[in-house]
Amino acid sequence: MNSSIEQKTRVGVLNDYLSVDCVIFGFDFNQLNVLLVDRVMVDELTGKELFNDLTLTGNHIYEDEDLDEAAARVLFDLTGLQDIYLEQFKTFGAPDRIKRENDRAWLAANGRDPDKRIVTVGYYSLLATDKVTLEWKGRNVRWTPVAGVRDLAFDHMDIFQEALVALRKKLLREPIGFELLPEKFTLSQLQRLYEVILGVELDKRNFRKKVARMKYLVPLDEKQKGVAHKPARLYNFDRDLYELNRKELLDFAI
Amino acid sequence: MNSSIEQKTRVGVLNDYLSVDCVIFGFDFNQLNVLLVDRVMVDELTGKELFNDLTLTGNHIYEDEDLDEAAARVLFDLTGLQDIYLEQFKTFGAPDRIKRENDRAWLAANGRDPDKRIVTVGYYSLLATDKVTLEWKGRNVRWTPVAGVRDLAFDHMDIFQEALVALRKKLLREPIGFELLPEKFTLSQLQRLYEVILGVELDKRNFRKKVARMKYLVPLDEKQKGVAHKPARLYNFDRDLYELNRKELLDFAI
DNA sequence: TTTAATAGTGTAAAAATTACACTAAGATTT
DNA sequence: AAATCTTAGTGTAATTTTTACACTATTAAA
Repeated sequence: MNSSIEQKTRVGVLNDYLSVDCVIFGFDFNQLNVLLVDRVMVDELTGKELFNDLTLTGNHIYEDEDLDEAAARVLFDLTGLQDIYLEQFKTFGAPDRIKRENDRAWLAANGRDPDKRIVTVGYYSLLATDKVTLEWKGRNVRWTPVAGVRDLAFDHMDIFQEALVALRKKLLREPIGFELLPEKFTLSQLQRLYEVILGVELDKRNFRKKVARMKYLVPLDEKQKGVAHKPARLYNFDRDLYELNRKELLDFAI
Repeated sequence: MNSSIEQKTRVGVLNDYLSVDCVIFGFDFNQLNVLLVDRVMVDELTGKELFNDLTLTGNHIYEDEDLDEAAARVLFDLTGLQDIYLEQFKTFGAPDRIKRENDRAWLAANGRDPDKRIVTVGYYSLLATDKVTLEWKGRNVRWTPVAGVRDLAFDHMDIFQEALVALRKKLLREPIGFELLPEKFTLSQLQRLYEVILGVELDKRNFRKKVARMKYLVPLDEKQKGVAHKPARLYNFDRDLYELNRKELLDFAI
C-alpha cells in the first residue's frame, strides 16, 4: 500500500535475522522492467574483481520499524522516492536460502554469518521508469526488462519471479496498472501495459470498448504532445469514482 | 501448498523471534468455521483464573525448518493431520504487535520477553471440519463460525481477518473450494460453499449451468446416502483434467 | 506535398449471464 | 399405504459481454 510516512533518519539497531527485499517494477510505455543494483566483490588484497552481478534492493529492518516502513525506506534509499505503491507478496525463509559460494563470501566480507538464516519479507513496488533518477546516491542501478533478468544474487531470482506472478494475479483483479503510468496516459499505453505484463495480445477496439464501460477512467480535454503522429487523447484514473462504483467482483471462475 | 513432508520429531532450537500462525478454516456443509484454541491463564499463587480467551494456533519455528514446514507442523500438532492445503498469505511484524496487558502477561508467564518483537508468518489451511478430531492431544479446541469470531488473543483477530480476505480472493480465481469438501460432494454443497465464503446468494440453475461447463467437475455414478430427501448426485474434482484444460484466466477487470 | 506512424471507430455472431417456477425422488410421518 | 416433507434437478427467453475483423483521421517529419 502507499506509504505516506516521512522518511526519518533512523538511529536504531538493525535486526540481523530479518530483512525486506523490494522488487521495483517500472513501465516505460514499452516493457515491464525491474530495477537491479550492481554487486561487485573485490579481493581485499589483490584488488582483483572476484565477481560482478546484480541484486534486488533490500536491507535489514530496524528494531523499531514496521515491515511496510522498512520496505518504503529501502525504496527511498535507492530512488529518493516516497509514497510509491508497495505490496507485500511473500516471505522467504528456507534455512538454506543462501548457499552459493559467491553469496556466502559476500556475506562474510560484509560482517555477516553466512550460516545464519535470514528471513526476508518480499515486497514489490510499481512506478513509471522515468520517475527514477538512476544516479541517486551514486549506486549503480539499472532498469532491466523482466524477460531478460538472469543470474541474480542470493535467491533473488526466485523472489523476482514470485513477485512477477503476484503482480500478474493482482493486475487481473485490481486497478494497479495506473501505478505504473504517469497521472495522464493514453489508452494505447494502458493497453500495452496489460499486454506486456499479462503476456497476451489484445484487440484495440475490444480493449477500448471494455474500458469505455469503466466510468472511473476519465477522458481529459487534453492530448499527447511531441509525438510524430496523431496525438492520442489523455485519460486519468479517478480512484474515488472507482471506489464508489466498484461492484465487488464476485463471479468466480472454477 | 500441500505438504507431503513426513512429520519428524524435531530436536533443534526454536527461533524465538520468528513464528508461524495458522488460520485453520473448516467447512461443515453449512458454515465456514475457524479452529480456535482455548487460552487460560491462572494465577500461579491463588490458582484463580485470570483470563480465558481464544487464539489461533501457531508456534515458533525451528532453526533448521522451512516456513512451510513449520506451518505444516503446527497444523499437525493441533489436528494430527498431514498433507492439508496450506497457503502463506501475509507476514505480520509491527513492533507493537503485542501490546495488550493480557498478552504481555501471558508471554512473560511463558518465559518470553513481551517487549521483543516477534514476526509471524501467516498461513491459512483448508479442510472439511469432520476431518478433525477435537480431542487430539487433549488441547481444548473448537470450531467457531467465522461470523462469530471475536476478541482473539494477541493480534490474532487481525491475522484471522486478513486470512479471510485472502481466502475470498483466492476462491474467486482458483479451484481451492474442493479443499474444504470431502472427495465426493454434491453440487448444492459446492454452491453453499461459494455462497457462505463469498457472502452472496447464487441462483441454483445458473450455478449448475456454469459448473456444467467445467469438465473437470465430474459427475459420479453415485448418490448421497442417509438423507431424508431425494439424494443428490455426487461429483468429484479432477485436478489433472483441470490442469490440462485451464485456459489461463486473462480477462482482466479494471 | 508526400510519407510515416499511430489514433480512433462499428458491426454482426457467439457466448455468457440473468431472472424465473415447476416436477422428481426419497425418507418420514400419519 | 398414503400423505407430507425436503431437497434435487431441469429450460427458456432477454440481456450483456465477448470476439473477430479493416478502414479513415490526424499529426510531425521528410
